[in-house]
Amino acid sequence: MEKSGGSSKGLITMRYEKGHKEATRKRIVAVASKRFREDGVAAVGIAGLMANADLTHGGFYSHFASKEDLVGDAVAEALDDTLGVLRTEAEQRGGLEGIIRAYLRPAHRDHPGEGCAVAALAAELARHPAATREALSQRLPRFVELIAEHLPGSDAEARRDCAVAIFGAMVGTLQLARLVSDSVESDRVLANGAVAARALATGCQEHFGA
Amino acid sequence: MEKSGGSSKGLITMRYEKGHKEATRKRIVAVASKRFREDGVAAVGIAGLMANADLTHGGFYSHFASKEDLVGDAVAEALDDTLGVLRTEAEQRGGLEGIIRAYLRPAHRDHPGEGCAVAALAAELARHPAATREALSQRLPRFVELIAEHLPGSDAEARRDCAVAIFGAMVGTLQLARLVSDSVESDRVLANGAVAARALATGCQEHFGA
DNA sequence: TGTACATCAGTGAACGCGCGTTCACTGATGTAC
DNA sequence: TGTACATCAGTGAACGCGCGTTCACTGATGTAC
Repeated sequence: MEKSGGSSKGLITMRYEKGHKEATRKRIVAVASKRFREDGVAAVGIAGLMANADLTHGGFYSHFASKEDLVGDAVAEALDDTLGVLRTEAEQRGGLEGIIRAYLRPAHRDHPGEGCAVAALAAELARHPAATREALSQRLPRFVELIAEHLPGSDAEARRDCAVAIFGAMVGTLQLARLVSDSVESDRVLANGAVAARALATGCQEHFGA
Repeated sequence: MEKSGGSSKGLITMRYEKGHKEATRKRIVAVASKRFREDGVAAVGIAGLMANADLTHGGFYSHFASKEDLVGDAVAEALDDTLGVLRTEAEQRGGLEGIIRAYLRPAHRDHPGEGCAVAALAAELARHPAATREALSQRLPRFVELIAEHLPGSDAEARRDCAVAIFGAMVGTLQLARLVSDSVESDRVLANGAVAARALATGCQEHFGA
């Protein structure tokens, strides 16, 4: 993939090489995905977003039909990223324990832009159109399944129910930790959430079994 | 407190009776408290808010220094209301069980405007100025204490830690329930959250004790 | 008793601003002849 | 080889709109003389 040079075949010195537009689109989505999680969807404007991607705002609508259209894509990417991270943590570290530590670690609290979109945007997305929420609706079960896979016991339904509760507990705990300004206290909120998640996992069949 | 009549002493036929302005202010705060929880702070404008309170927008700044000023008051009122409701539920019904049922009931999920401001606004408020978050910071410990009061065991610190985890679990569960569009599934999310909260309460000393 | 004035909650026009969105344009390309 | 043209990602001025905020004003009151 030469950057510049001769003009044989014309592809190398093309102003926009093949796949350029798709790459630009992905760059916009990546920037949006981060900024929406950091500042909320409503607080992020198209012009600023495009500037973050080293573009001017006018070109936005050759990539997306509307801001709402971008929101769906950005949320989808954010959730897929988080799912990937959690899956990796579960595989490389100790199963559910890896997920819990990754989700409730102080770095996740401190960098919402790289973190879980559910914790960052749940309440706001609940007020967006159904078409936008679809990106989230499709992926919520994957979070639940990922957790359920690593729960003990033979009753799959109990594992699923327990996984929902654990995920809810982690989401709420992370949000509480972000609201507490004192860092020592906030760390403790995270630690308590982790203890709770482990306790729920251990008692999965006992509490959620039929 | 006559509404109209003679003019002896002049107070009765005053255009604005004593306490009128304070009553108007309270009306604005009450409307804001509800609408912020329903639609988010960013999505609610001053003009619409004042119209909801049967006023025109111009008078807003004789009551509040800024929109941000109102946000603090509205959040404080919302939290105090919710604290009062949960306290009553705990006293009149069965302690923690009353709190869990009140917090995770479908009506709470379906009417965020009358519900917990933490669940409705946590992520958004985390991005507001520290002065605004102060209203929330002061009240979070009261939620924790209220729950801790109704937990079993002699270790007060364990009860506090457990209460934080239970509150986080309830907040996150309510938000997940609001994201799930299918009502049967959403009801199940709430039920699972309640099971989890009870399980955490029962194992309070075991899991959070020193 | 009657007139002039201070008070003050609420009104509504107006302010600058940033939003999402549109559109005529730019300029570097490959293709046609 | 040289000229004319189509393509198209990205540009930037402009659109109407609603935002938070300001301010001169209204009108009903109580008070002063």
